[in-house]
Amino acid sequence: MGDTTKPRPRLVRVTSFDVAAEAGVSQSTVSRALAGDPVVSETTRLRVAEAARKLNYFVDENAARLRTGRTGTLAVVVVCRPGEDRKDLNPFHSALLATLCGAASLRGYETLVSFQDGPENFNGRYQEQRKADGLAVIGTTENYSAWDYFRALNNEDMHWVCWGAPFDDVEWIRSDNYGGARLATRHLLEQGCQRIICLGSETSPQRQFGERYEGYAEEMRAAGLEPVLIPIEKGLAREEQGRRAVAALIEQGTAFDGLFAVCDPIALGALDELNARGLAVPGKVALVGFDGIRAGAYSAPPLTSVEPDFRAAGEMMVDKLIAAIAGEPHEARRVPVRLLVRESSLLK
Amino acid sequence: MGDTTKPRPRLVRVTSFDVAAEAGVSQSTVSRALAGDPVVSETTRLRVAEAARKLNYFVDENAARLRTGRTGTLAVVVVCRPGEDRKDLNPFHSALLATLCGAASLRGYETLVSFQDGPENFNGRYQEQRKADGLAVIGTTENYSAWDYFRALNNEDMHWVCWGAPFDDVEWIRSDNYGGARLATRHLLEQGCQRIICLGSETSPQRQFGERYEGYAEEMRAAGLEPVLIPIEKGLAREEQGRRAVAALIEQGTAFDGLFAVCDPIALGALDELNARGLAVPGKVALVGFDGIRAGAYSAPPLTSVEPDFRAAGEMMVDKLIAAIAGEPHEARRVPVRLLVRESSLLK
DNA sequence: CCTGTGCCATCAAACGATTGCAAAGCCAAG
DNA sequence: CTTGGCTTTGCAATCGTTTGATGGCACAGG
Repeated sequence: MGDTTKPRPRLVRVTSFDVAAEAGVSQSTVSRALAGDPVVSETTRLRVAEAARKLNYFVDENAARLRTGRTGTLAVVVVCRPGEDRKDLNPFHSALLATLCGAASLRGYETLVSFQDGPENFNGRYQEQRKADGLAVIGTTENYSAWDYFRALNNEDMHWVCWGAPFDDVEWIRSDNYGGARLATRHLLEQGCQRIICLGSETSPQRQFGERYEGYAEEMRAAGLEPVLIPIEKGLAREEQGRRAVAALIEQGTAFDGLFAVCDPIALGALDELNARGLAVPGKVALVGFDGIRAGAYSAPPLTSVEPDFRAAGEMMVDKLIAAIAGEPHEARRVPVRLLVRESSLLK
Repeated sequence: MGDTTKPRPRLVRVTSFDVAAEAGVSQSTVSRALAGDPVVSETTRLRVAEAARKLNYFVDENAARLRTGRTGTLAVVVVCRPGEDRKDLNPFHSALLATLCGAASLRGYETLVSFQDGPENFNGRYQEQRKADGLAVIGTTENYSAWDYFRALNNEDMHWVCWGAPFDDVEWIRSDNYGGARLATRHLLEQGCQRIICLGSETSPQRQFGERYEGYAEEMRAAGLEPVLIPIEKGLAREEQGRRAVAALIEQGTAFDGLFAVCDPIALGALDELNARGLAVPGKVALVGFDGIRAGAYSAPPLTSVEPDFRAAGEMMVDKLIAAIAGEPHEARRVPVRLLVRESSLLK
């Protein structure tokens, strides 16, 4: 709890008793009036509100929480890749974080945000400590075992939701990966591509990449073409994975005129490698990524990508969490996506 | 406070009394033992810890906070441009947010994060409601009056720090704007540029841009050259400001071979416009930005920029806040910067 | 044998709200 | 005038800690 040495020099603190005295009512009436309880009359409510304003009174949330057992707070944990520099946080995750906080705020919840670097110092005991009513986990699952801790939170008293779906037995929200991948692949086909390669994997930790590959493969087969996967190497930064995949592809001599990368950082790495090797994008190769991150707008050429509805993503996670807290069912799981056509895919 | 309807179905809650019974000591001893109070003997401490673990006990932070008046929490407010899409949060701010949360966590503090879109629904009464011990404000000051609310928080009981410095009478942390701008300008000079133009303003809301212009101007004069400022237009997105500034510059016919943009998004917009007009970067024009955002690594060519030490930025803000809470002085204000040389400035 | 001194552990009083229940006030009906 | 019902307010218990004051115990010194 931060500074544990000296007790914070507590000056006068205005309590509901002071407000009660000022307004000429009892303390319990103050509480009810300020909480908007319809049992107090309009006239006293106004008198109380006026007194509270005059005394600059605010409810002590700790006392209220202690009494009610509710915190009005959601904890958000962003799982980082171990050793990752904080400023290089995956832009998809930082965008999601922002929409998550916004959605929570709109529904009257605060957000307690933390980052989890590795398995040590587990940041997830928010509900046990009564700091939050629920927990949303976003971020990577690569090389990281603390997900098991979160997973262990599954019991009747705990509420948590995650982005992606590392396991079967958890509540999750994720993009319409399958549909988005089909969209991307069809777009490449419509651009006239004949040999489209997928850079990714069939079995990513959160299975999102796998779903994207599936969508791609399905759409290819529907067009009578053979899907081809160039697997990314584990444990590298995404950009590097993209570069290596392109290098591998070229070195193995497979002809190609279209690339579908399962996420934007991989696409950007691939783009870099293609540029370095003099393969013009989109002149000779059309390229599409996935996630719609902001940096894609600045690349040369700007990157076509499948963009999830970020706002919906934040809202769905928060709504699912609130439903869980209230003990109600909540079915929505898939965030809608759209194709964000920029230049990298416009084969001429 | 979120759901106010039904009281959360409270199952059994393990309290310190239960732990006391299990360990065969009094409740107050449990409290002291778990708090690490040196007055309890090592043997009882162990017995208590074991009992707590066995019963899966965790301290109810609300009760603790109510009692102590300390929350161990810092509130962080990110001020957005009104109407700005959350996913397009300025990457500098999202990087700063992440380092801020990380630094707080390392010092034992939680972070309560919120976003402030406009002047309505002011998100700053954290200390009054005892939800946090201090407040860090980052983000833009453009078109936004709620800063006055934060400013009004200046009194002996409130603690807050902001990034930048919209006003004189507040505690702030900011980059070494002056030094960074000199660094950037000197670098352009060393590349052989003779006519370096600054895209920015002399009087930005947080004065950061002003300081950057000063540094540029000073370095120019030191080299016997005349500083030239192309002012950005207010109220536009940064990229657009960059594009327009370049357009204005070209249309007014001033010759130039180097550009110093006071922030990266402006630089990226400028780069876009230069590319569109066939002015090769860095072939004909060398370009340097400021802030070291991630997207700069993906632009074509990658953007040279002045990068603040993000980690230090987060740490300094948190340390200043913690010092304020403890009533101690804290002098540090300037975050060191370094020149991140990429290709956009390497005039050949 | 009494007293002083450490050391540990306990007692009990806060902290400041929410909320079930009782009671007061008021008015109309009997 | 009494009674009953309705609305509004007050009383007091409660949430689960932290922490100052107090007390018991053992041991050493006088």
